[in-house]
Parts: sequence; C-alpha cells; structure tokens
Amino acid sequence: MDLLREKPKGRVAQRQLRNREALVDAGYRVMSEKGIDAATMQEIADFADVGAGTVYNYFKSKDELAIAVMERVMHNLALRIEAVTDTFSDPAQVYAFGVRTVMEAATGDIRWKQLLNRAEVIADAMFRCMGPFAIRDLENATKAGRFKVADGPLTWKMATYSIVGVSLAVTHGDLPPSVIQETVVRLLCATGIGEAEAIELAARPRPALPKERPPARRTGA
Amino acid sequence: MDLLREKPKGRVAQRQLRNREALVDAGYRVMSEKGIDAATMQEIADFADVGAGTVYNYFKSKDELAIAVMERVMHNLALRIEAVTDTFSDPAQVYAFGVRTVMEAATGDIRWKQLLNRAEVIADAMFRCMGPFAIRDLENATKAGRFKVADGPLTWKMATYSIVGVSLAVTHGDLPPSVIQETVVRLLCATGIGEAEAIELAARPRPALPKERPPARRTGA
DNA sequence: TGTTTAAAATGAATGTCATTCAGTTTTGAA
DNA sequence: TTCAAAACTGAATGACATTCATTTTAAACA
Repeated sequence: MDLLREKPKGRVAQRQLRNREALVDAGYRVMSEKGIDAATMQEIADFADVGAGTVYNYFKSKDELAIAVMERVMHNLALRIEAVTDTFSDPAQVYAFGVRTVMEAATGDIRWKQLLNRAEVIADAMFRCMGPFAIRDLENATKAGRFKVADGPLTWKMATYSIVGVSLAVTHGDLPPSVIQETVVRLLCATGIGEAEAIELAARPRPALPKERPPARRTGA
Repeated sequence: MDLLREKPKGRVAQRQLRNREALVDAGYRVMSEKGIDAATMQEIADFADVGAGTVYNYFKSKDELAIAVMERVMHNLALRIEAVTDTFSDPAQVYAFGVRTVMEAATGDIRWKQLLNRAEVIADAMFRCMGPFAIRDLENATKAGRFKVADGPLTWKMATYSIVGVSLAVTHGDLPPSVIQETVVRLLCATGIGEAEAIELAARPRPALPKERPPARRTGA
C-alpha cells in the first residue's frame, strides 16, 4: 500500500513524465542538429512547448540536459545492439559486433558527432550507459575461453574506456571508415585472441541493426 | 635584401611576439586552473597585461586561444619525452615509454584534465602535436622487427588516435593509476608483440622526464 | 630632430545567452 | 467548492564573448 503511494500515477505525474520526455526529445533534436553549444535553451523550450523557465524544473543546467540527451541516445543504441547480438552463439562475436557498431554510430552519424563534445562528461555517460553491456560481453567471451586476459574487473573497465576513447577520437579525427575495421581488429587483439582470428571475427558478415524507434511525440496540448 | 625585409625584427615584431606568448601563457594559467569554460577573456587579458580587445588581434576566438594553449602543452610534453627516449636503444621501448608517459600526464595532472575537454578539438590538436612522434616511433619499431602490423600509414594513424582516445577516456574516467600500466600492455599487444613481452616492456624501469621549462615571463612594461 | 602613417592596442558598448524569480495557473485532496 | 502545494511562465538579470571607434605606438623618411 505504502509502495503504491510512493509512485503516484495521477495526472501530475503523467504530465511531468511527458514534459521530461518532451524536453529530452527537444534537446536531442536541437542539440544534435546545431551542436550543444549553439543550441539555446529558448529554442529547446519552444520545441518542447514549455516556458523557458520550466526546463529548470527538470534539469539543473543546460549541461545536465545535454547529459540526459546523450544518455538516451547511447542507451538506445545499446538496446538495439543487444537485440541483434542476442541471436549470436559465439560470445566473441557478440563483443566484436558491439565494439564495431558503437564506433560506426559514433563516426558515421553527424548527430552523434554533435553530441560527443564534452569529453569530461561523455566518458562518464558512455561508460554508465554502455559499460555494463561491454563488460558482460567480455566476461562471457572469457568464460567461454574465447578471450584470454590476465585478470578481472580492472581490465574490463579499461577495455570499456578504450572503446569509449577510441570512439571519441575516431569521431573527431576524420578517419576513413576502413580504419574502423582495423581498429576493431586491434581491440580484439588486445583481448588475447590471436591476430588471424581477430581479423576473421571482424570481417564476419553482420546483420543489420533494428530500426531506430522514433522518439515519443507529444500528443498535443 | 628582400628576404631580410620580409621578416622585420624591429621593436614591433618583438612586441607582437611577446604579446602572443604572454597571451598563450596567461591562457594556460587561467584555463588550466579553472577550466576553459570558466576562464574569462577579461581575466586572461589582465594576466597578460593587455586590453581585452587585444586578444582578438592574435586569436580569432576564445576557442582558438584554447587550442593554442593545448598545443603548447602537448608539444612541450612531446619534446620532453623525446629528450628521454633519444637515449633508448630498443625502439619498442621508445614507443612504450611515450604511450605511457602521455597517459600519465593526461591522467595525473589536473591541469591537463582542465584542458582536455573539447573532444572535437583535442583529438585533432593532440594528433597534430604528438602524432608525428608516435608514428615515427611505431615505424622504427616495425622496421627493427619488434612490432608486426599488417600495413602502413592507416594503422599508424589509427594507433595514434587510440592513444589520444584512451588518454581522453582515462583522464575523465577516474580510473586508478594501475590501469594505465595495464592499458599500455594492451596497446602494445595491439602492435603484434607477444603478451609476455608486452608485460615486460611496460614494466621496465623508466627514467624521469626532464623538468618542465617554466613558461616565458614578461620582462615588464 | 620632427613628420607621417600604418599597424596595434584599447576598453567601453553591444548582443547573446543561461539562469532566476515574482507572479499565475494547475492539480488533487478534503 | 475550497485551498495549499506543485508546476509553469516569461520578463528581468547578470555574465560573458566579441566588436569597433579612438588613441597610441613605432619605424621610415625628410
């Protein structure tokens, strides 16, 4: 009973949810188009159909909104990747697919590029959103004997940050797509798998990602 | 005669040089202490003992000044590293030392952390400043048969960006120093050297870097 | 030495935001 | 229907980056 009371589902709660979603959505639209800096809070508020001050009922600052936007984008991608890799039987391939797809998204999509600007903030956000997936995949591949690394959690964390970091650098580094393939191979080598096998793994045909779910739209005033 | 005329060394030229240096110096002091965003152009101008408008005679924007600051810091480190590695005989060790030292600088020094914020800009700046060194070191190690990688320039560029990226992520990722050692080992594995040897390489005792040269000071009005 | 002029420097004024807050409106319970 | 609390609103505020009309400097020349 008390538990029910803790999560009221009244009209206020629903409206709050709508507003928050609408703001993240508007933030995504504006920020991913013009970049975080060039996006103004006014424009975002207009897009979300709320007053300028309302944004601050939900986010302490522009930066915090930007983080929420990035998190939504990243979490979304992580889920779409998982939908594909759930069908794989080789855990090493799961990891390879994830690494590569993240990098391709970060590199190929101008909207990601716009969002991946604040290094101090995205390393953290990306790790929070995608880290658990990457770590799980690495652990599975190791348990199955496909990867060999000296020791546990620290290595995993490092590996995950490497992916984040490389994505970052590659995103802003203006490298041709062919480099991604090579980078994936190298990251795989770093897991202790042999080079020949890493190359084979990275080259396996890859199923397409499921389509991006269009962001929730407001239903009207 | 004409050549001499092209590079006048009169008082104006010297003053311009002093001002530019003073601005980069002031920019470094202020930005590395409070972060790029929190640093104001006014404070930087005050520090450099020039009017607020003068900054714009030398840099098109705050961002451009920030880039100049980062470039000076990075180039400086690259030179200090080179002073040490010039005495090494094993080219693989040269590369390992460079990678590790860059990472340690980026991670351990709060001033670097303050400067390494704009991902869209530093990947480029870092590559410009340190890339040539890293590439040269990689090539030497490969020519000497220490590293084995499938093929040339693209791989080098990718490797360099990986270092940049990992530095970035590690800098903002709040990882313990022990992770750096491990990361260096993994990056070495990615060069095709064996894991056992990578571990040995990363663990070799390392000579200290030469002291940082204090930035040029203004000599007075 | 005095004159001239183009390059540099100056700092007050401008315009653009992020953020705040005093005043309204909405909500849900009584 | 009434009321207090919660949300919303958008005009006002304050901080800056950047601009530009003036002033200052310095080097070439007389």
